[in-house]
Amino acid sequence: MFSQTVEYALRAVVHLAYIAPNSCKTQELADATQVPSAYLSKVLQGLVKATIVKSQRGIGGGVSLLKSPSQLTILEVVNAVDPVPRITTCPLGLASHGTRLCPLHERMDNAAEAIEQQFRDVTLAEILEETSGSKPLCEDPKEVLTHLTFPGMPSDGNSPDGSPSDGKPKSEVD
Amino acid sequence: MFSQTVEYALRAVVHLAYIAPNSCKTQELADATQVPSAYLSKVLQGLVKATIVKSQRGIGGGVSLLKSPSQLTILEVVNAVDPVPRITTCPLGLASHGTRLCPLHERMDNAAEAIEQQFRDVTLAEILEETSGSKPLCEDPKEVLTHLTFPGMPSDGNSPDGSPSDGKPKSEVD
DNA sequence: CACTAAGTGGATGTCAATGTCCAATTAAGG
DNA sequence: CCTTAATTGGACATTGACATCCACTTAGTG
Repeated sequence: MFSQTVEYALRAVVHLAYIAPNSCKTQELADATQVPSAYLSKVLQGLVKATIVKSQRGIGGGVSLLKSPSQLTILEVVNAVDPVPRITTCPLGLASHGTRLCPLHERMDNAAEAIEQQFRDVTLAEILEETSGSKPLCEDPKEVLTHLTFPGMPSDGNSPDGSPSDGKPKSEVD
Repeated sequence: MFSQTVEYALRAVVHLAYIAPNSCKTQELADATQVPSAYLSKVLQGLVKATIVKSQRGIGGGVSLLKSPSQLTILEVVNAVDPVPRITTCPLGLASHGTRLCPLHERMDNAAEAIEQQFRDVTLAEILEETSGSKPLCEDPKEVLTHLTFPGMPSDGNSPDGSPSDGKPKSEVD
């Protein structure tokens, strides 16, 4: 239903928001999220293009979130790497269905719309804040950081935190 | 989002219900629905296994619906050929997420569930009856048959209609 | 029983999604 | 300026979904 690419992209942004909000090397991200690192770098490029994350080359470089988790929806991430394919024209090319889809394809597109809606309704922040189940991607709840600041966050300018790879708590991801 | 296989299977059952309720050769079905006939025969085998359609070899053979359109949901057809993949276990294999998914994967599975729900809610009959838009799969509304009988229909035993390929009204499908 | 019309099953081919590898580029630090 | 650390971009490999082909089986008809 959802591509690997989408799964990987979501793991990445969740990990960035949850564990490594300042910056994270692609390799660390890959280890933590169990994504092939070479492929992850491709996926991340999609997120960079969509200005969801920014990347920095060289020593001390890595990737980091550009938006506050409360301002970032799942749908934005999905659309950045592998948009939900909506049915806008008749798959059979029937001219008479140009203006309005036939009942079958209308229903199918309704389902696609339902997916979009589900994703539009969920922000990264909601995922981070959920306390009812296990922690996102993480094996051990103890490793969790809380009360972090993000570039786009209210009540705080971009924190000029120079130290990129903070003391990472050997995050094992899920 | 949805596989070609699902698209093809749905086209097939809609055409069977709408145009050729008694019986239809796979070649005719393929032409009408613009599906590669050799591949359609594979897809149909899935529907046969799921007892959604039955097939008959030899002269006068073909495939036909086993259920009344009002008793057949989109979901049944989808599940027969390419089930909606639900997320039941942690994709990262984290032991601590065994009993309950983490917030991320819970949301993703919610989306999959939403799809299932959409499909569960729609019967073939609803698609056939919809009058607001264009006719399902068909270019020309004039070609539509109405008031047909099906094996599982109430108030009617299985009609022993011997003539399989009825006078087909050169159905051009969408 | 022979002939023809249909579906069935298996082997095979094709292509886009996924995944790998490596040289080039960029940035920091001495 | 040189070395090291990191992303970027492009070429290449792998895999599974999609599709094709054909020999076999089944069924009706004369």
